[in-house]
Amino acid sequence: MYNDLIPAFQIGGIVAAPKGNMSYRDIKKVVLDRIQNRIWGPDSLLPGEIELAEEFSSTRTTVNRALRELAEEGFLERKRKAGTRVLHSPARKAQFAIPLVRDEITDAGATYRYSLVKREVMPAPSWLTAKLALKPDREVLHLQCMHFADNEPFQLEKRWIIVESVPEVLEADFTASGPNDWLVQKVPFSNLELSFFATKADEDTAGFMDASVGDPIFATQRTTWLRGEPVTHAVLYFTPGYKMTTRL
Amino acid sequence: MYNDLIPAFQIGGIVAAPKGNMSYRDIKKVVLDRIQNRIWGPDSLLPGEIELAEEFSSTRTTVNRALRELAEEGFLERKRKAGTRVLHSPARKAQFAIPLVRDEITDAGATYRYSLVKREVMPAPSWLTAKLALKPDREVLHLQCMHFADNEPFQLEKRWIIVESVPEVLEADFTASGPNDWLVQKVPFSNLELSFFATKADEDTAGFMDASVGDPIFATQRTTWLRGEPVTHAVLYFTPGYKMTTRL
DNA sequence: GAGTGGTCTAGACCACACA
DNA sequence: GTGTGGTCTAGACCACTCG
Repeated sequence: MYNDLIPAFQIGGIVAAPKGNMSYRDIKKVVLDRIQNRIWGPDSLLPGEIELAEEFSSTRTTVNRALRELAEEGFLERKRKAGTRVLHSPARKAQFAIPLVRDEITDAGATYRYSLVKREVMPAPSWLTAKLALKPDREVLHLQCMHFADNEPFQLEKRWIIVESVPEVLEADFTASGPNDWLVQKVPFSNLELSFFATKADEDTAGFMDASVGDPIFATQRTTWLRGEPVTHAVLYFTPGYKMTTRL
Repeated sequence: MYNDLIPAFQIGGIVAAPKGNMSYRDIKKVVLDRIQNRIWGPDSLLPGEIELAEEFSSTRTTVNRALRELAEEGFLERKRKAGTRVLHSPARKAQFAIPLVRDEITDAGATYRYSLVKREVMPAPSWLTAKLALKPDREVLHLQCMHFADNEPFQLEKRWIIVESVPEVLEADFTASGPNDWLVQKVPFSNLELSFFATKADEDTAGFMDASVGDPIFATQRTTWLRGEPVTHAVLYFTPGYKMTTRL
């Protein structure tokens, strides 16, 4: 039954170490299989690295890498002196790439088109001042942009850029390409907060997207800081029916 | 300006390598800072590992670990023979933990309460048969559960479990604790697909949540396989206003 | 073919956490 | 104190991929 999983190391349904030397990948596979088959059940303590190195006729360095990666992936918990334990509920971690919209669209084989909807220099709205803990009366550049996939509306972007943090932004031309492109080029980012939520299309949004007022809209929100200073805040509204998916 | 970032290695605004030996963490910091300050700009080629090891008076092994991790984090691209390049657009990756609902609630300091709403053994609905590529006429256990935080509705869970894949599930008692707990205990998972999307509350959902019909609802969908066999499919509807957040 | 990263080895010292 | 993982070193061979 498990033969397709780890063919080489499978002996009568029990995971056995092969005779030859094993790579850290091999060791990961064997250890993971033992966890999944409850040979090392939840909360149980694994043998020490030295002992495992002997069993796998490998070195501690190699075993260490295997176990370290399994811990990073959320299967194990490692503590000095206490040893390595199997996590009770595998605290798996989902990983998402955060692509540029353009990449997301072209990677899907569609044609990308960009359009600047609105550009406005204004004092920071109070909610933004509060959210980013800005000093009062900061100036921001507010932009609204549409991103199209094969000429269908794909994403509406509402962005606020703190002028004080990147004064050059006032000179930038956003009619041909979006602020994200510019920011990626110009500002080395250092810190990011990312949120996902659902909202409903208001009249304005519905007008831009191919949507009716009240339609549920999947949206993400990104706030970026550079060395502690807030740089930009963006809300991205996706076309109705958009689904973000990942496998692991 | 950058002094608070890497105080020890900062000399007049230019990143310099210190005299003593550096850990792989130190090397990561220096390399990342050089990327962010465009000393090594987008698409540029980094020196080879040996050269860097000399600069940092370290070894290739240590430099290798630093660069490998920066590549995993989406800053660099590494190829044999071609060398190490700075990625043009930092393909940053967002990581989310995938906690059990209970943990999510108790970690937030709230009291968790569970309630089984519906339990039904039924033939697999056709959409599920199609989605999971089931053989025709499989039997599934369908469950609906509510998860409360401080007695406020937090999440509505609709789950389908393929009986053939885990026959014992028919004997399990889900009145006191949820199917997720049981599955985590019982079934070593091997493969997972995770989706996020927005939907709107129908009458049924609105009745369970503290919501009005038509309210936007943030939802996630999880499908789990065990060694290629579909085990369970779940859709989790969050209370209106729920926002999933991560920092990096 | 040749250069780069990928990985393994054998050994050492260190840092933390538990008793 | 003492045992475990965390990390570094110095050297070696291998594998991929570019020219």
